[in-house]
Amino acid sequence: MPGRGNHDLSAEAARGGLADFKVGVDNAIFSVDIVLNRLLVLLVMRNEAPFLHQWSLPGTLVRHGESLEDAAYRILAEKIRVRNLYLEQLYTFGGPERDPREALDCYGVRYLSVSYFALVRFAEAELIADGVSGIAWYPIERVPTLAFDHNRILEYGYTRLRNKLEYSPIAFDVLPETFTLSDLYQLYSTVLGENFSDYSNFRARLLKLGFLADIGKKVSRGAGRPASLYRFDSEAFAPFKDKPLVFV
Amino acid sequence: MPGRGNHDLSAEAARGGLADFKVGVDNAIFSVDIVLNRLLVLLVMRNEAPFLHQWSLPGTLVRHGESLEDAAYRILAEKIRVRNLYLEQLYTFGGPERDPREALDCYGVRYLSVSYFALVRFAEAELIADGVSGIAWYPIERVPTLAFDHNRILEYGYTRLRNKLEYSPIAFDVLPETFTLSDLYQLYSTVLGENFSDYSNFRARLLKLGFLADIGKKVSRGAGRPASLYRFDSEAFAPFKDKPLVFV
DNA sequence: TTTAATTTTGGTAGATATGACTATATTGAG
DNA sequence: CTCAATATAGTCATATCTACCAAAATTAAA
Repeated sequence: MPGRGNHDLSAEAARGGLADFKVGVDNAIFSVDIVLNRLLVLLVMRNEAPFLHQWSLPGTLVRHGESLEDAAYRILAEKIRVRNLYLEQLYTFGGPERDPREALDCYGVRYLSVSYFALVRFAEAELIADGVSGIAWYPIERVPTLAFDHNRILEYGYTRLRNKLEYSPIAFDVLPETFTLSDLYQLYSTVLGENFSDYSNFRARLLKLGFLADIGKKVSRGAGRPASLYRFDSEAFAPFKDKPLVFV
Repeated sequence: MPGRGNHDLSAEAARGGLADFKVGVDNAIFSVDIVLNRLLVLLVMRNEAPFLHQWSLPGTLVRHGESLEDAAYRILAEKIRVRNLYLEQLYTFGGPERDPREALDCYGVRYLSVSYFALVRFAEAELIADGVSGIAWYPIERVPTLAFDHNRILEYGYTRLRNKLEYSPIAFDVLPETFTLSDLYQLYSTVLGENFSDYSNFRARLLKLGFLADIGKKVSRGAGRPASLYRFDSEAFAPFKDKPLVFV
């Protein structure tokens, strides 16, 4: 396999040639409305071709000197004001013909999408409707057909969210500093479905693990017995850090 | 922040401008030598700048009309002849300054690496020493300093391999059609370490799951009682397909 | 040929975890 | 005060994990 150094373009072209890429970052941004028990995903309406006026995941093209993660954070910062979040890279979609812009000039530029997955704290997330023709939190089950291959990206992100929630402490990145066990259960059952675990067993299991610290205060929210407030003790969590983590 | 719609290029450039990318695919190709109990990774010696004569993961730049996965398979096919393997996308590394070639022309092209992780059947993997100045299976614990950020990619792939092995049936992609429970245990303990499980318990657990079919034959290899031969029953495995799968 | 070593196989018993379910405590509302 | 709502704290049968142990079937050595 020669080339790829002092390559001359005509020889490259004869073998197919190296593709030039624009690299986009698209974010599957999730949020959980604990009050209404809904899992939400952030969609924006495109205001340019292709897919003009269609809903899509918020995305951007990567700029000079900008890392992929920088770009992912920039998208977030442009769309919502939020202080607490979890973000990680999801997958890279890069087949030819995934973006109709590629067809415009033959053997021209390719578009590649590095997708990121984010979970943000719903209560403090303020949408910025700025320069887009629409922006909205969509309940996951009511997401329409999206631009490009974004439905596929979203599907991938949704799977990751469920898996990640079960096996790593991302929930505590989007819960307030102190929270009740009900809050925690609401979050889990909204994402994973009611039948992932009985509330009582969920409580017992989480408490036994020992990284939820009772801060000694209680809150009363409407009727019922007041709930104890807990905080996530990251030091006590440390032993679990290198636990089961797998990939689809 | 607006933009990315009707953007004019001068304005983009003022804010940094869009980067142009070459996209490379780098493979972390693993193999397990069951006889010598070693986990191996495939390295090639670079025969061009940058990092001339340094070991690296096998990689290539993506060509016109070629999907990322196509490129990953092409790398594999160029380096080893193998019929049975498992391959999946790993992670995309794309920070600026990860490739010294970027520095050559200021604000020029960026190099992005989409990494893939592969596991191949050692017994049938035939290396192709063709057009490279070196190619070798390295025991994972003796890997030297590699070109670019390839040590980091490899580390990432190694983690993925261990997690994936525990929670999905990739082992059966690199075992022969029929195998003994010892073969299976050797594979697991070589990758995960001896102390991941007692042999007897490993046996019991795997057999109870019910997707290992005893084909009724036995093999005797040296001393000791002959072992039963099993095959992986993918139909019986189906119910486990959507089981715990998480991500680092 | 007898004995020992090796390897596969098939367990057991105790601890631990899981899942369905029940009971008690503390509050707000009427 | 009583009741509905909610948080908390269990029980108990069952499944699973873990650390062992012993028999069976073969080869290697004495």
